[in-house]
Amino acid sequence: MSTKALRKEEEENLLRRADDLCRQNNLRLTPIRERVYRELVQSGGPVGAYDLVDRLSSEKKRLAPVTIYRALDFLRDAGLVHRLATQNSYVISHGQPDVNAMKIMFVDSKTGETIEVHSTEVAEAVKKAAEQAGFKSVSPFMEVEGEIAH
Amino acid sequence: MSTKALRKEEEENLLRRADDLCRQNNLRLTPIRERVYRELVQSGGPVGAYDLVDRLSSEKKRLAPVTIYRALDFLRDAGLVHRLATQNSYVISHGQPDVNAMKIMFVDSKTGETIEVHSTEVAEAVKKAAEQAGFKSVSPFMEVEGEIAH
DNA sequence: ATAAAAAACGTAATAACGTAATAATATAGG
DNA sequence: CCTATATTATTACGTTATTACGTTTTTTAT
Repeated sequence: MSTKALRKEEEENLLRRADDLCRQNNLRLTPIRERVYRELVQSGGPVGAYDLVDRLSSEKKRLAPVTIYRALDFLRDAGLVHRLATQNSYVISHGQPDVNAMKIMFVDSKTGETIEVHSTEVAEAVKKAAEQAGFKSVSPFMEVEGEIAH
Repeated sequence: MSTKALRKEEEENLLRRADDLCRQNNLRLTPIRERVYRELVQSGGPVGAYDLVDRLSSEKKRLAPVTIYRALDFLRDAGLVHRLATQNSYVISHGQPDVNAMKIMFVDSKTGETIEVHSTEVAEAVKKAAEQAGFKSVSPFMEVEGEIAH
């Protein structure tokens, strides 16, 4: 089987999972939201909001930024997409929902390429540090810049 | 001694340390750069770039955004200031230069208040996760959102 | 000392990112 | 069907950050 076909399959898997997740939580994966999600899946990496505007706009119909931002907000709330603040961009979250793990997005400082890793060890260490800082709850997402070993 | 005096003293400490650091590394802490740094120290928390523009502008002379951004870039490169990507703002780095520690900026999701904690434990756990991800080097700064326990 | 090179700064314009306000449309529940 | 609510469209506006280019200041080397 070709890698292209494999990727296509993986794509469909993600879409199906997203669909299931929304169904189970009574969330509505409307056409626009699904198109945004699909575009992120297909891109295979972080994409900026205005990039999404361009990619999802046709000649006839240009989407407004706010439309994309709303879709992104929805997808983020659903836990399907993660915002990379350092890059002003958005990526698919490859998360099997392990509540105890920290979802770390490693971002290559040069290329912007990302790799997601889940770690309960980091989660625990961060939690401990948070207590020191007087923080009670802590986001399960974090972003770390670095350099890919090529 | 009043808390105000204490703060003033702390302020001068930071300024002196910044001065020393620059001297030792052949970096030039020019007037503008020092004013930006001092303003951040005095504010006691994160400040936006355009806020800095306002605060450092007089009626006679309005500074251009780019002037502030340049000063911030310098201060960031020197390790004196950290950018909070999630907040589009900038804060003093309270770092005794412990190379082995991760400098974690906890950011209160509601108020934007920040607390900096250094942790070698987190550094190690993140390093391990980074290896899994195929990352060779990793930024010693990270930003974690959460909620302050009030 | 002085010329050449490099770093810092000023000014203006503009790009990139994000939100507010308002109206129209679709969807779910009674 | 009808009403309440969620979603989408459109326009305008606000904030954040960068680019381009010329001038001044500082450093380096002769």
